[in-house]
Amino acid sequence: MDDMIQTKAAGKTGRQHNPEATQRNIIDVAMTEFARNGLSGARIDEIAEKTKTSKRMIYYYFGDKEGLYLHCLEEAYRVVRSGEGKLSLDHVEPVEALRQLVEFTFDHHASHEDFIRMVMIENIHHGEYLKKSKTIRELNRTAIANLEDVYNRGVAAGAFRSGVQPIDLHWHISALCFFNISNRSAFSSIFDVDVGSDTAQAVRRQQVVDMIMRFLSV
Amino acid sequence: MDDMIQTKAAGKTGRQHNPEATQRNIIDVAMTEFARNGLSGARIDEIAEKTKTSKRMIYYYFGDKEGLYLHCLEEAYRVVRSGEGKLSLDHVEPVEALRQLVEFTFDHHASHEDFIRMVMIENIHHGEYLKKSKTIRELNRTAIANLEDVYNRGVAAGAFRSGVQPIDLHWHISALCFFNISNRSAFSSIFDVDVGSDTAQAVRRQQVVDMIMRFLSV
Amino acid sequence: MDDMIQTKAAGKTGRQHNPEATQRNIIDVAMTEFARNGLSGARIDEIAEKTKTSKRMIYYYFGDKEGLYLHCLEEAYRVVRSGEGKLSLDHVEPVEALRQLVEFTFDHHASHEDFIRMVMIENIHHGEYLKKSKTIRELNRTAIANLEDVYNRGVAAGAFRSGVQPIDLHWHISALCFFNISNRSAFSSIFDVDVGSDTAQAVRRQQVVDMIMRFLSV
Amino acid sequence: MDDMIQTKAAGKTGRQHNPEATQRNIIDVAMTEFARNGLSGARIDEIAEKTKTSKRMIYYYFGDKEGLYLHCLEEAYRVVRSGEGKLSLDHVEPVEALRQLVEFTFDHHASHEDFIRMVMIENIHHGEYLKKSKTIRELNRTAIANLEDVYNRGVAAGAFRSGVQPIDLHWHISALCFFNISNRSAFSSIFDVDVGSDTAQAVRRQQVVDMIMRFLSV
DNA sequence: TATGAATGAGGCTTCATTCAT
DNA sequence: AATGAATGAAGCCTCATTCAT
Repeated sequence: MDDMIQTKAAGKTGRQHNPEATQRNIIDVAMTEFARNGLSGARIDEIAEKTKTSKRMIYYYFGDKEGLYLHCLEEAYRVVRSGEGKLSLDHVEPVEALRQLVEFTFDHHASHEDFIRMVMIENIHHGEYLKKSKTIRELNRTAIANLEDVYNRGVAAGAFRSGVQPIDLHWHISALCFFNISNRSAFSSIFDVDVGSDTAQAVRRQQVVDMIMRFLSV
Repeated sequence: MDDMIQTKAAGKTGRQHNPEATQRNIIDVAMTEFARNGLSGARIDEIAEKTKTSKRMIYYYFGDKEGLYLHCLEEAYRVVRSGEGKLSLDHVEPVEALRQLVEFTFDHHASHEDFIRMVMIENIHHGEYLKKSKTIRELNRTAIANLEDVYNRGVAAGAFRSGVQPIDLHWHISALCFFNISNRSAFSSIFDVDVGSDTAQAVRRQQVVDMIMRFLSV
Repeated sequence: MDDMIQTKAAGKTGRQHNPEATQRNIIDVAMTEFARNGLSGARIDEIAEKTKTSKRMIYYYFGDKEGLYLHCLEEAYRVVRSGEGKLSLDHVEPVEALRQLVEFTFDHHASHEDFIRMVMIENIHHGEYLKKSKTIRELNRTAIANLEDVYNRGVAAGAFRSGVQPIDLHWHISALCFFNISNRSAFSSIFDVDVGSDTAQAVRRQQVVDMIMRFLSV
Repeated sequence: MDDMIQTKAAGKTGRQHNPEATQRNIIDVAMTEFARNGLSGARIDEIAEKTKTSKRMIYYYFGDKEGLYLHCLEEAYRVVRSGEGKLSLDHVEPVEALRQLVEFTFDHHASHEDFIRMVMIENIHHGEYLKKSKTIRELNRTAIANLEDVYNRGVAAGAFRSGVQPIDLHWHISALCFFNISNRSAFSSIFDVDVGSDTAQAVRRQQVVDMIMRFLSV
């Protein structure tokens, strides 16, 4: 309740006395900027300007640019992984479950472009900030559990071939869904086709599901 | 006579009057720096220092930082596409040809990490520099021809199912081979596994080939 | 109290937190440099060095070299026009008033060489910065009012011939007073005479007044 | 005759073997650039590019940028003074002669804007290059002779008042005719009027003549 | 908690000029 | 007489960060 009042009071008035809201606002803005421009490309000044607060607060809460970036990275993973957690496949039969999982992953990536771009940027930086974050590693520890369960049930039911490591399976699904977003610009620029249109995406989605299903079929 | 030779070779020290060598040297160095640090992350000063020539010559030949970057990007595509051109599959039967093509692509990407990173960086920049380059679009115009031929022959022979667009097939092969390099760091950081080891790569390679073959099987 | 004054004045050493003083100091220094060397001839580094503050602050307050130049130009006009405002001729009879006005203009130009030089520089730049400045156009809007009043009163009194546009009259006065400063160097260099000596200036001043009076006499 | 052949051969073909033509071409281009952009504003590279020859030749013939500028300055004076020499007033009666001389000066300045701008630039540089040029001083030595003759004849005929120094008279005529071109941009920018229109110029011309005539009338 | 002023280091780029052929 | 390649010095500007209040 106290919480509600706080939240309400923090709304539109100039001076924020709600640290969490301030931090969240900073992270939101910074995420967009980092995702758009990369770590070295993003400008603290520009981030501060688009914020409801001032530059000083960024340093107050996050120490420096890298600290802010790391927090954005963590937030990106938190949002995405928490979204994934909502997918419940426990009572769905394996083949159908896998299809749903792949479709979900495809859609989920497509609707979280900022996350994709943050990961791209991390890859440019050789994953050095990911390595620093215990938070992120913990977030991912359970990410494969779902998939592993579905796969094992499918193998037991004779629907999937055995011998595939869940992490490899995860890898392939990721590759197809991630690349779909990450390399869209370059692909479009080079081949002069719009790979992002609704119909093109529908075809791609079907193919990706198809590919994974065939990959596991006996 | 010694003199003549010296003169022709332009000497080993002092002023070099070999524009092509100078430009190539600059591009080589710059490519490494851009691939490592991105467009905004790379430093002209550092590039110049690692060069056999001076900072001034970078501007003399390439105008500005973006001009240099664009030339590197073009060079990266030129090298990779010219490497691909050496793969001759005309007289190989379709199934075997496709396997070779996928394996080649997998290996080629793995051995051209700088190219992969340049494309990643371009994607961060929304492909805006690729769009500017007529050269690159021309280089890619024929990139799919090989694949299309193999696929069509396979369909004709009853070895592949019909109805797949060559560009989509290219897309999937690219996704799997590209992601293998581009997302290695993040994957390793997150799951604490070494996805780059020889054995891991051998497995992955086999799986990628397998996946594409199954995707096309009737 | 001494302390209070000190605090208010922000102290003499270390970080000054007196934005107006900082800006004024920069403008003062920059004006001198621009007036002496022109827009492209002036050096930001040199301006900064002669300032109590740093090069960075120039950019903080004025954006870039052109912004600084524009502010100097505006300041030059502000100073000169405000000086002119102090000349009150309302209760002086027209002929005497005109003489005073011309003499004042002659002296005022002579004592504001930096202003003259800034206008010369602007003319070299085709007046493009003047065009940009709303401030300056507003400052000049009332510059002719005084003159117009005197002239009209003189015509009404039968002391001046009618049919001369105030702006043309202003033009001629300006020409004679402006040229006196602006072209002194070239004139001296060419004819090897010192046109700036006190006696030479006294003669010139008398002639200029004479010329304008005769120009308007019936 | 040899000369004629040379001249003819030097025409449009790439390689010029006509030093004088090359130098003239350089001076023509440089004059325009200096007049437009000032000494520090003009770019040797740009001048060279607009030339039929190369940058090296500029240094070959003129030593350095300042040398080139000085030659342009001298050329500007040479052209203008030689134009003035064509005005012959020996057999015209003094009042009419003075009118013609003023009108000619007014028109001559108006049609030699580059000259005006070169003088403006020199004034910005405190006439230091003019001082260096013996050529220019010699060119000007006779510039006042014409005027002096007319004035003296007028005084002798009782048409002009006595007591005016020819150099002062020259000064006033110059002021009015020079300012008409030199300060046109600033005047237009400030007062938002087109002082360069044909009708405006006709009025101004008449007024300038009028002013000088009245100044000398008994 | 919050802010505008201030900073030093370093970034990109341009200039007039010279060299080797 | 002519040229393209090369250069060092110096120019303008931007960055992440900190201070004083």
